[in-house]
Amino acid sequence: MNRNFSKQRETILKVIKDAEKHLTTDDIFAAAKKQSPSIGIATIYRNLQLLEEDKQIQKTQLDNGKTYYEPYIGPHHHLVCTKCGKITHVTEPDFKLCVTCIENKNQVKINKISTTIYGECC
Amino acid sequence: MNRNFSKQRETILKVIKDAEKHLTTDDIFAAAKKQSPSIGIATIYRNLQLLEEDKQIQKTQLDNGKTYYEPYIGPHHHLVCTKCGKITHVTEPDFKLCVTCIENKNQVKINKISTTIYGECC
DNA sequence: TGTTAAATTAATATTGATTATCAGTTTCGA
DNA sequence: TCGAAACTGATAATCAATATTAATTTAACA
Repeated sequence: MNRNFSKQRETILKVIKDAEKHLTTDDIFAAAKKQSPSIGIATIYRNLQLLEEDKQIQKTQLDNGKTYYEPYIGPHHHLVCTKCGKITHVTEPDFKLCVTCIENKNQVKINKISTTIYGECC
Repeated sequence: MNRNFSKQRETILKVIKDAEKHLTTDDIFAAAKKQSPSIGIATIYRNLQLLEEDKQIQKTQLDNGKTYYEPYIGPHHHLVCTKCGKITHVTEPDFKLCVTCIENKNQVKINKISTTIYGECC
């Protein structure tokens, strides 16, 4: 599908790029409303999908069921504080797994690895 | 809360223990209905919680939002086929991360690590 | 064994997040 | 500028999970 330029989509993208933390759908809805007061929730969901397809933003669904969005930065993993809820990133080399070991042993072609680490940071 | 013996709870536990794969809530509801045709969905959810508290079963919420149950075996990780949906387990040493590295660098006390690996097995 | 309070049940209403539908509006290339 | 495709906001529909409630079952104990 070809994209048209839409003010609402730009607003949503800006909200996510300007945020210094992971945002929920509600966070995005609230922030977008300040720019476009008449924006509807359906427009939020629709554009989050489109922006994700275009690799402009990235969706993270933690295993507690909550969904967060952040600007696209490629594959990485999350560390979530179970007390204050703060979400930070975990990168190599702290996190390491033998992809080829798993591929060989299980006869699979791995295409995505998703890890969430829970702990207390405060 | 003290537990009473309940036929329904035993049925649900048996369903999960007898299954040779990860079950969704609907799978469990359907299977339990064969034993106790009058069982309600609320009873399923309530007992899944209780059985999980008692460490008799284990809940896995994949990052696509789907929830699965299996008999309790302690911490482990999952490999999901994106084609056939088959779920298998991934164990050390194929999967390894430096818990203390992450703890020191981020000043956290880690209490849970959840990883889902996606690939094609067929 | 009979009584009784606590635990459990099935049915149903409610919630919360997300998706589908739809009629009207906007965008943009020919 | 015209028209098809993309997009919008409102709202209905869906889906998983939780809360409520009145009736039933369990098990401790008199």
